Amino acid sequence: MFRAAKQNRIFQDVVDQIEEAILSGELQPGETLPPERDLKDMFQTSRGTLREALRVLEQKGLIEIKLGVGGGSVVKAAPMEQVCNGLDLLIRFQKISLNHLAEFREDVESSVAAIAARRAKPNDLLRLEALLKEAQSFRDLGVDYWREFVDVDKQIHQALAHITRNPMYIAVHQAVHDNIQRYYEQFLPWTPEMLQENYQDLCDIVQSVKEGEDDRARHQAHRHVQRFSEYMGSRVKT
Amino acid sequence: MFRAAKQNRIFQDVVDQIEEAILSGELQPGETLPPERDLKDMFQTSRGTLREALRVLEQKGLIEIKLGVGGGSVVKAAPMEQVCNGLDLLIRFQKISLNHLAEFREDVESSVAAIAARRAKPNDLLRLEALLKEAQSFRDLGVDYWREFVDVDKQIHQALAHITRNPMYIAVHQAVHDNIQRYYEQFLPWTPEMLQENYQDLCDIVQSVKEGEDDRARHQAHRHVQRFSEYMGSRVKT
DNA sequence: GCCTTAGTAATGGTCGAACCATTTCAAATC
DNA sequence: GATTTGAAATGGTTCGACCATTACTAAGGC
Repeated sequence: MFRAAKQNRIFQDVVDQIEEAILSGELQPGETLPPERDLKDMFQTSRGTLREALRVLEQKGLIEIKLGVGGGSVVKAAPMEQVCNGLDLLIRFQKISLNHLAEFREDVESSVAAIAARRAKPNDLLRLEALLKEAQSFRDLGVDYWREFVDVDKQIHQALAHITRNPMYIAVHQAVHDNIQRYYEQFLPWTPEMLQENYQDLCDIVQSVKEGEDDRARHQAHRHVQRFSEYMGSRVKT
Repeated sequence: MFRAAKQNRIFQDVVDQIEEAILSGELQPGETLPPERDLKDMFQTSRGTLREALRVLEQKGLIEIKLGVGGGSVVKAAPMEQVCNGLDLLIRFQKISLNHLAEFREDVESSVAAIAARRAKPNDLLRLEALLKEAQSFRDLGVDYWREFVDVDKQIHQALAHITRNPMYIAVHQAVHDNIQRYYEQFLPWTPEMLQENYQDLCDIVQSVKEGEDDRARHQAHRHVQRFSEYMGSRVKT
């Protein structure tokens, strides 16, 4: 299954081989690798070195290590969180400010909305309208339910990303959204007016998508996200 | 300096403590951590466990481990590459098609050009014009120098990304560009006409940036990238 | 017969001590 | 003064043992 390891840094060679096996599809997501004690024999290395390699793969988001009987290194579906983690680190390292992230998000959401308007199929529209109805009910319940409202809002944006059928947008959108939402929840004080405004925004966007008006959807999404940024603007340092 | 480690996964606790020390500025970039044999005592753990923690931090891009006397774990400046690595992994893992990537790139480059048009300073314009002059000379040298031309093209796009002063765009742009360029070099047969077309595109974009015409820059960049996609379109499967 | 419980084995997590490989630096030698 | 050589520091690797968690199974009690 694997050839013996070499190089100065043996664990790196092990990482490369397993990564290659995963990326090439030789190892399918969900599959479990042999136990450490067997792997160490296959690679003809020590358990410590092998474990360093597994640690790296785990950090890369390619495998998940589970304890106990039947545990082991399970190949994960998609290393999406790696991008999220990377962004998170950059933000905390203060290499990226919220304003930077918000600006980027404005463009991503705009593009997503525009593409969605061009590609939405009947099924997609049904899904969007169902989510819209949900949002409406949470809006009617008032600010006490702003968490639920925000969650639906997130689902609508996610749905739009999926309508593009472009994994690149889905992934980038999710990474940005997850990282920025954390701050929104922390700082934003919701008012009934904001709830109403945002609900109206979502209605407008969905309407434009329904009518295939890509440019209108683009501008509406841009304004929608920009509104969020402005809410935050007065509360967060540049 | 550090407190003793606990938790189920001790190495994770070590990772968290060191990461916290770095992100809080307690450990400055360039600083060298104590040798493994000392750290292991500080954390009251074994060297193997400590090394697993260092492997994770290294993979996260927070430290760099150097060999030999005076070596050790050096705190790195910025884990920017992590976002690139993450995207890179995602692209290879999810087998994102060239068309998906190209579509995404069209929007990124468009946004970058538009923002650059709004933010470019005199210094930036000088840099762009110098690069443009370089591109012109390689164009005049003919198709034998397409590699050099493509390299300048890349530098111009990178320069535009930097003009946005938004690290998000810089990182995403670089990740996308690196991944897509691999295909271009592999498939594209360059002709003098293409060289000329692309040079003209670049001139137009720079001109728009110079005049602060963000919308025009956006559309020109979009068409520029789209042209590449079309070149590829007849050669790569959807 | 079914549920609970205790035990057992598989598997990752940790430990400690030793040795190897690389690098730096200083002392010895020419 | 330049070169060589060797010692020490430091990360890289190995081995063997033991601990902790988990899933499964068999024993026991109702």
